[in-house]
Amino acid sequence: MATIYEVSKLAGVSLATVSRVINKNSRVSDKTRQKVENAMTELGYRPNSIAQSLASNRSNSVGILVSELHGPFFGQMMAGIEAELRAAGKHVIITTGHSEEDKEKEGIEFLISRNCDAIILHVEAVSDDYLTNLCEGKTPVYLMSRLVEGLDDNCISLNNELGGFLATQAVIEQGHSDIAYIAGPQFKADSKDRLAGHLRALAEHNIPFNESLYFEGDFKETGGSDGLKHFIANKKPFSALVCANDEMASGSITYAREQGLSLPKELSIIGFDNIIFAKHTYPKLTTIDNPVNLMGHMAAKLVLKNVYERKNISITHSFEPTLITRDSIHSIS
Amino acid sequence: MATIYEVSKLAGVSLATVSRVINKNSRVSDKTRQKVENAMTELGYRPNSIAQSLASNRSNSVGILVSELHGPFFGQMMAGIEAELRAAGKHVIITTGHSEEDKEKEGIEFLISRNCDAIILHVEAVSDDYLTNLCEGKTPVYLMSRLVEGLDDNCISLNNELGGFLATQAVIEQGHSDIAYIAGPQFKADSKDRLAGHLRALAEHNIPFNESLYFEGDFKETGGSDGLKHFIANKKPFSALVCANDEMASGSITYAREQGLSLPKELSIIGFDNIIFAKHTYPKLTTIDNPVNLMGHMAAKLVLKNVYERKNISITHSFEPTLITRDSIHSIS
DNA sequence: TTGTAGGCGTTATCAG
DNA sequence: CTGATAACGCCTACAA
Repeated sequence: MATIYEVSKLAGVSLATVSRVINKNSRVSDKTRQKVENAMTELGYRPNSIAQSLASNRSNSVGILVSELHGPFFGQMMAGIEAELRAAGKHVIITTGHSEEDKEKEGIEFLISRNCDAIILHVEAVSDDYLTNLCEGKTPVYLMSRLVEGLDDNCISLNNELGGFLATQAVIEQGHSDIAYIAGPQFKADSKDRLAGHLRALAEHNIPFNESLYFEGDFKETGGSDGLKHFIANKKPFSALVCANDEMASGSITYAREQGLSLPKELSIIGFDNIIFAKHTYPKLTTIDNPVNLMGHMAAKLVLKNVYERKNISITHSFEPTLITRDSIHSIS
Repeated sequence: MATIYEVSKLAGVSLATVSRVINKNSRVSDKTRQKVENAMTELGYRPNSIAQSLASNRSNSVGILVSELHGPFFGQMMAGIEAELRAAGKHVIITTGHSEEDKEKEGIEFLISRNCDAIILHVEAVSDDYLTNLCEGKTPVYLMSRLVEGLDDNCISLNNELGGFLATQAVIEQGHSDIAYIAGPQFKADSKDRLAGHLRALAEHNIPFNESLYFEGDFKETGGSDGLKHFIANKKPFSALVCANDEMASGSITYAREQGLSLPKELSIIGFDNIIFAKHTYPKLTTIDNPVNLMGHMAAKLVLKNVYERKNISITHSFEPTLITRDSIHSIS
């Protein structure tokens, strides 16, 4: 591979000048610029990004930590981030935390040791204190789908409480009052907030919360089936089921059908996230839209603005969920 | 951040010695090793990976190009690759090609210019010739889910022809002989091979191929619904529908239901890939398992073995699909 | 086993 | 506007 040195020799200029035309910032006369550019194409020169990084103390890479690489939720998120960053010539280094504290920390260490210019995290197991402390470090840290007090400017989050409220309200408005709820793991902030929204909707409609219609799931299909099984075993009647995410809703739909329930007539179900498959369940799942893809774009814009000093980018830190009405809620007016 | 120089000073040894203990290869006496390690922890030293890369001409990063970051298929694939590589201390740089020739080429250029030690590609639009030529280059190239003649050693592929055969055979064995087929985009090698398998199954059972029961879809839900709509409009009767992937199968299930068909009684459907959601459609989708996650692991092992010179790794280049029987095929014996 | 010194390919700070 | 030249932090013969 040709180096900057060979280019400078062929063009008959100094290293510094070549560097200048590469980086387009400082002024170079048109004539010399031409000479240099000709030399570059002639040699098929391509800057060595590693050397650039070392000298400039910029790796032009941003680290991303997600819980899982698979799964519709993270896919959308990564797609948003990558598209935005890639267009800016930055690249993404992706790793996983599997929602476990140790692995999340290890992943973060890994990204930092990789000299990322910034890291975007979707962490669930790690504490707020840890994150606050992490933000003191040299590497800028941005948080997805999580709002940590005092770090507001580094967070891109969804109003999960509102989403939780909307979901339960949607079901109440169709006449339901015996409402079961399958929550996500309560160590996750999202899950807690969604539950809080559920409780508020209940309260605002004077429906008492019933412990036996509550189940903590795992955000996966199994959580949905286990939860529904639990409720059915409980014998306490209910006509609607609110799930804290679509995967669990899907799991409970499958299980409900295995139990011979006719959906949505005998059981109304609502999910959360609006993952791509939600419109292909049967009945089509009514759910709460979670604009993760947009949020991914926004997180990327945030680092573009703060870390790479792009101007004229306006940032939205908080996103609002919306109700997506499909066929899985039965009206019992 | 502390540098190797400061460590060497604190430990009272030379730069070279510190470097040696970092890289664990060449021999260092236990005593000096201790001194150095103490100094490192005392300073909280962490090697600068950029500088290491520049000096050693190794970036310890491998580039991955997938069509999309979202989607169950690529998720599983990336998860496999990342898990394996991460465990080896390597990191992955991920970018997308969107199944378009220009974007795929651009993505590849991007990864190469990032000094990846190797790249793992899942490309669909780019030609075999281009790939053959690419492999002449300095950066080692590995191909996922694609078999290019002459590049066999760099490919990890699925026997798609067999898969296509298995799918159609499964349906034939249940007594079907009027079989519609929704193919994937025929510029993709996978799609072609799956179709070839379908044709072979038909031929082996003396079922003539009927042009009006063939439709080329897009591998997405819309392909499934569009295809089924097309067949229904055609009026040519059929009792089974073979889809070249699960997304299309899912789309056609949804559309079938919208048309009031009772599944699987009035229409048997089989998919391909066994994506995670396949078991949550209704009826549960019978499909062909595509071990992408395993294949991802294997691709990573291949680069570990060839590029990072790990020994004792045995490689399987070709994977076999298997039939996953669920509930979407009705027997009309 | 350990140390010395040159180099990896750029950027950046000075002069000129 | 252009050219020397010193970093950047580490690796690796080559010597000792």
